[in-house]
Amino acid sequence: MSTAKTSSMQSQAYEFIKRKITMCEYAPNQLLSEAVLQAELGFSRTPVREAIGRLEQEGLLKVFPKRGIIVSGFTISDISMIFEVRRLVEPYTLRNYGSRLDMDKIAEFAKIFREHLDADEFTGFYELDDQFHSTLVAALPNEYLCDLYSRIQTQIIRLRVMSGQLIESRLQRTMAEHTEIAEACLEHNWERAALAMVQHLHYSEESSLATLLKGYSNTSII
Amino acid sequence: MSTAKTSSMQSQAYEFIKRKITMCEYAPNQLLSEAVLQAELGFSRTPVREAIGRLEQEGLLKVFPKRGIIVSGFTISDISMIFEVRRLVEPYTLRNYGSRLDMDKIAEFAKIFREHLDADEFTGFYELDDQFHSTLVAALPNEYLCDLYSRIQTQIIRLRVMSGQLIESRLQRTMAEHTEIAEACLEHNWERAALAMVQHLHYSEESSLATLLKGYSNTSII
DNA sequence: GCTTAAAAACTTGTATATCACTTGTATACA
DNA sequence: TGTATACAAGTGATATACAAGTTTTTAAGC
Repeated sequence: MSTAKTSSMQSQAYEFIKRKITMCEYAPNQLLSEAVLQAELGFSRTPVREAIGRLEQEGLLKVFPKRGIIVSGFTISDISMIFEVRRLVEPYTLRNYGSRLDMDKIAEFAKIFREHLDADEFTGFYELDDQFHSTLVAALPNEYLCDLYSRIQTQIIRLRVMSGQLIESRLQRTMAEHTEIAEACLEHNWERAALAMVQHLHYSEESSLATLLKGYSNTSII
Repeated sequence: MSTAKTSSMQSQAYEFIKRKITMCEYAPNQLLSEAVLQAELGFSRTPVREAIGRLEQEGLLKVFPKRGIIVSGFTISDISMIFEVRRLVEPYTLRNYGSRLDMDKIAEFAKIFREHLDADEFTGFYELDDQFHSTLVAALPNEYLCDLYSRIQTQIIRLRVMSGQLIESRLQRTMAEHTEIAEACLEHNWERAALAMVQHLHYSEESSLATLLKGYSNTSII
C-alpha cells in the first residue's frame, strides 16, 4: 500500500466522502455502509470509520448502530434553521466587523456584480455567490461562529446542488441585492449593508423553499 | 453531538474524558496520550481513539500526530469569543422565542433568585446559574444554534472551575440581574429581558476576565 | 398458501497486531 | 569540545481479526 505522505488517510477519506455528500453524488437519504466507502477509497476500516465519525458529528451522516449509515436528508425546517443562522451571523458580521473586510475583494465583487446586472445567464454564478458570502464572513474573528458557518455553508451548497440550480429567475434580483450590499460596504455604511443582507437572505430563503418544493414535492423532504 | 447511545464503550469513553476535561481534572494545556486514557478507562484503543477524535473536533483536545495530545487551553481571546456567542444567541432567543419558554421553570427560578437577593453566600449557585441559562436557550428550536451553545456551555463551566469559583463578589449583582431577566420574561416583555441579558453578559464577561487574570497572571493563559 | 422459526448474510462495535514516524540519546569523528 | 549520525524507545496511524446484533432469506410444518 502506498501511504500518502501529504495527509493522513483519515483526512483523505473525510474530504472524499464530504465532497461526495456536498455534491449530492451521495444523495440525501441515500443508504451507505462502511464496506461501500472502503471499497471506493481502497483504505481499510479504521481511517474510513474515523472519517465517518467526524461526518456524523457534523450531521452529514447518520449512523444506525449495527444497521447501516444514511446520508442526512433535508427537511423544510432544516432550511429555515439554516437561513436563521445566516440571518443571525451575516448581518452581525457586517455591523460589527465591517472594517475588517477585505475591501479589494469586495471591490472586485462589486465590479463583477454591476457588469452582470442585466445578464440573463451567468455560468459560475453560484460559485461567485458562495465566494462573496465567504469573503464577508471571513471578517468574523470568532472561531465558534466560523465553525458554525462552515457547517452551514456545506448545507447551502448541498441544497443548491440538490435543487439543480434552477433558480435562474432570481439571478437578476440576486445581482442587484449583492450589488447593494457590496456598495454599502465600500461606503463603510455597515448598517445599510446589514439591512440589505437581511433582505437578501429573506428573498433567498423564499426562493430556496419554493424551488425545492416544486422539484421534490413527490419525494420525502418533509 | 447527536447520538445518545450511552451504552457503547465509545460513548462511555467520550463522556468520561469530557467530564474530566470539564471539571479540569485534565487541566488546560495538560499533556495526555492515548495510553494514559486507555489505562484509565480499561477499554482498548479503538473506542478511546474515536472518543478522542470527537473531542478534538469539539475543540477540547488538540492532537499532534505522533507526538501527543494536549487539553485545549484558554486565551483571553477565547473568553471574548465565548461571550460574543452568548451575547449573540441568548438575547436573540429571548427576543424571538420568548413565548416558547418554560414559564413554570422561569417562575421557580425567579422565586429562588428573589429569596437570595441579599444572600452573602449560596452553595450550588453556579449550577443554578447554568440551569437558568440552559432553560432560556432550551426555547431555541434551532439544532445548529443549540449545538453551538452546548459547545460554549462546557467552556463556560471549564472557565469557572478553573477560576476556582472565587467570584463571590458578584453574587448579589448576579442575583439582581437574573431576577430582572426572569421577571421580564414572566411579563412577556422580551425586549426588556433581552436588554437585561446583554447587560448581564457584559458584567459577567468583565468579571470572568478579571478573576482569571488575577488568578493566573503568572501561567500561560495568554 | 400462510405462518413461523432457524440460519445465513449482512451490518457495525471492539480488540489486537503491525507499520511508520518522531524524538531523545549515545557514540563516533572532526 | 562540538557536531553529526546511527540507534533505540515510545508514539500514533493503519490493517485485520473477532464479536455481537440486525435483517433477510429460506424452508419446514400446518
